[in-house]
Amino acid sequence: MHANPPPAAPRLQQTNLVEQVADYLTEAIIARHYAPGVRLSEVQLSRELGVSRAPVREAARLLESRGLLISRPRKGFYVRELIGDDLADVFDLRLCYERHAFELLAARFDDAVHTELSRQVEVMCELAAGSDDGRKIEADLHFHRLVFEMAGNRRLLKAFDDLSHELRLCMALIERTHAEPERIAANHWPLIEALASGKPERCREAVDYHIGVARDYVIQGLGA
Amino acid sequence: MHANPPPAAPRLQQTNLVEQVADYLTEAIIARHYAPGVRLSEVQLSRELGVSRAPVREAARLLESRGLLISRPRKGFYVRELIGDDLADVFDLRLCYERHAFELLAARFDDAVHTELSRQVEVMCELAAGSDDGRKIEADLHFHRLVFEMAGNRRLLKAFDDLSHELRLCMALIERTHAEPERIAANHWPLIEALASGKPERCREAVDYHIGVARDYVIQGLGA
DNA sequence: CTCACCCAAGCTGTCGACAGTCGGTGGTCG
DNA sequence: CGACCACCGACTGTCGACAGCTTGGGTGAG
Repeated sequence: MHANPPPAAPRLQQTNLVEQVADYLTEAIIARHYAPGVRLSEVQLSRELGVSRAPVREAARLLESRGLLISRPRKGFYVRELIGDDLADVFDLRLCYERHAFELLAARFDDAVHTELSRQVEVMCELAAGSDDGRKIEADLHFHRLVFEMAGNRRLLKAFDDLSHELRLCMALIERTHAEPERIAANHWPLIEALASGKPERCREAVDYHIGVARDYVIQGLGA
Repeated sequence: MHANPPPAAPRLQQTNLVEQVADYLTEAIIARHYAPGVRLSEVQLSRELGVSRAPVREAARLLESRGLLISRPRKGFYVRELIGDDLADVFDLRLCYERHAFELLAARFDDAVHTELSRQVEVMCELAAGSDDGRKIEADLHFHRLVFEMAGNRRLLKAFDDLSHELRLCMALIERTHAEPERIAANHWPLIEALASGKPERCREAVDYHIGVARDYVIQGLGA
């Protein structure tokens, strides 16, 4: 059932079990402790986590809505596997989101936005020297999340948050993540400059290039 | 608890209870049998439907992921109410989706696509004479769903399907739906023509106009 | 009359258990 | 020797029940 022995699964406590189980499962799937395509047994999971099946089922439904699990009736839940055009589709949808967010943000760009985004890129540059790939990915995603936050459309932000789980899954699938972290971090400066220019078409070009690089990197990383 | 007495809630049978409860709740919310903002009691719902609370809870989680319910820990589920910029945000996200779908479809437009879309608009024109507003809305949404289907990005299609539940909620909120159904149906011809032209900017203009009209219609209909 | 506190009712979060079903296994028959 | 069938174990779908929390009303003091 497991690709590796499951990670530390200590007894969860008290209430909010659904959220805790969901967090645990999310982490475990992103960390590939559960291989793509494998079936997750509710009873086994509930035993391992020391909880009943009800919270496990609800957490699994949550993960399903986030695209990390797939349920087949009377069969159970399976870890989402990205096959065929799935990767391209995910990054194409991301492109759709980012284009819109940058267009919105460009229309309301000011010094505060500039400061906020610049600070985050600096954080990324600092992290680039370290060895914690997970943090680099999170910082990268956080930069983009900031853009969506400040773009002003909450529904769009929620859509991006949903997609980000799948993005994490995509990035977790490639072996070496962030091979050239300094360059990747620095690649975010042109996005800020494009925003500052106030020209929509320049934003679009910068976004298309930026997301295209990320997409090609992941798709090539999988050899797909 | 109810705005109106709840609709016919006959005993559901056998398995797939989650899906049945979800369908029932979706219909009931769209039909405004449950007013926006009201709290849905799990026990009361399970009594009315003659099922236990487990399927109700899972169905509610599903509806939450679709934006029709909102859960507050230890408080329960509340019917989503669209307040503030919610309507504008939803339609702005829809614009984001449609722009992308039309751009994708324009690149692979052919006679088959032309035939399929034209047939659907004809269906809409026929329905326009009738009095079933629900069907008109469904036919309208189905036209757009066809565009997403044929655009070729399954993830984008899933995102639109998720959003479509919220769109139905938006349209259900305005009193008079589809005041001029003939004109609204006919308004889809320019979209097909724009696709056929193969010019991305013309597609974008047509989509922006089309979605803008829909947005203004709903937002004005609410007097928001 | 007002306000704070207390209590009870109802609800959510969680649990263990039962029934129906699915997949695999072993045996049997052609 | 291969194919079909019956049995069996495991699992999902569903249910009823219990504990802790939340809420609203009632009561008493100030």
